[in-house]
Amino acid sequence: MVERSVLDWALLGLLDQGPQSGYDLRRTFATTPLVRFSDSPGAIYPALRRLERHGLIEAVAAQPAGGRGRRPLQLTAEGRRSLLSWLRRLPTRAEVERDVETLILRLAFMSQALPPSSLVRFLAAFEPLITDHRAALERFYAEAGPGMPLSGRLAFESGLEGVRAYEKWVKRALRRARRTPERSRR
Amino acid sequence: MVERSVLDWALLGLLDQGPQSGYDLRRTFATTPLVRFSDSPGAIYPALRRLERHGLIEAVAAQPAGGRGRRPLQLTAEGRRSLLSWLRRLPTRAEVERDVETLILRLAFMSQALPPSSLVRFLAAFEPLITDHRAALERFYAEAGPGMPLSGRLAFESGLEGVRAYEKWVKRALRRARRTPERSRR
DNA sequence: TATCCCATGTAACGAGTTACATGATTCT
DNA sequence: AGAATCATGTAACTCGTTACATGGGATA
Repeated sequence: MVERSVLDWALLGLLDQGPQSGYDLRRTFATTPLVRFSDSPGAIYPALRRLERHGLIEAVAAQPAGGRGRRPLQLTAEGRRSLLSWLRRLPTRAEVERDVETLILRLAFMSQALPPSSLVRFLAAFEPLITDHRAALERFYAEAGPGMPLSGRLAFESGLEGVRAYEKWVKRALRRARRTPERSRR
Repeated sequence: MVERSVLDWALLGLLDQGPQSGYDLRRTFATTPLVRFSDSPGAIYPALRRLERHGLIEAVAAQPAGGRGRRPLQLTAEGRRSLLSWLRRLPTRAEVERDVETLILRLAFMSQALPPSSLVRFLAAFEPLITDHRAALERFYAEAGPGMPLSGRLAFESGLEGVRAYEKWVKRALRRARRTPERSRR
């Protein structure tokens, strides 16, 4: 199981929605809020080159003229296999503690590629981990908090509130995913 | 106003609490939850070297023997000036949209170096920005949400819930900071 | 003295940033 | 034809990662 950068997975996930050019992907990054990827060409084009070199994506068709211009890309069979195996990974403790954003990215692309049961499985694995994490933070804060300066306490509380928000969201999302019938969903 | 990496500011902020060795700083990163900095020597020692070369920190005293061993570091006058000017920066729209974590880091070190009024000023500037941001996300979601697949909606909602949690926290923190008397605080 | 942990350092590598370059297409 | 925009590409630089190296002090 090859490790790839988060940007790589984001590009693969977007290309799984259909063939797109590098420019299309840049536009998506530039216009979608809550997406933290840079839309700079110096990030995206080299990443696409890498994925192409590794055989995960390919140009959709040979351009007739030799010039530049739009160059739509699509997943190869191996690229899709790789994406799917990434999407199927269940949340780990380490990810919940240090990298929730990547976890959410994985979730974002899930419905378009995997059956609803995968979403449920993912969230069901997520839930106890985030609950434990929140509880651990609260224990830490109960002990260390009183000794911290006001702004330090506020800073810690902001992080704690963020984790609590995630926890509530996971529980709600799990209920919703379970309720949603296996068919009818897009 | 020189731009530094977030790690640099974190190190300066920690050293502002008193002289510490690189190893002490590594321990802090390794044992404090919610702190995303790596405790790897390959990150910290080069960063400390950089700060020392730039004249922001210095070894606390010349070691007698020529060997290795602990090497406590402290802020120089210029280092402290630099830290203070960073801490005094007010939140910007761009930071609120893409880099709240750095904003929170700045806040975390504030009480130890600046008067309580600075904390209030910081939070008072933060509040309208995060409120606007949350509202913009809601507008975007009202338009784009219905066309998204279930997991995509869930992912967006998790981000939105996170921003809402920050917004509530900022409002509460601002009330608390205003209520706290100018004296008595640590 | 052998072994472990404390403590600092470095080298190779990967990946993102900024800034610039270049060609194609569309609009006026 | 000129300007703006679409679209891709590259080079220099910075920084963090992993993995390894080194040396001192404490303990068995």
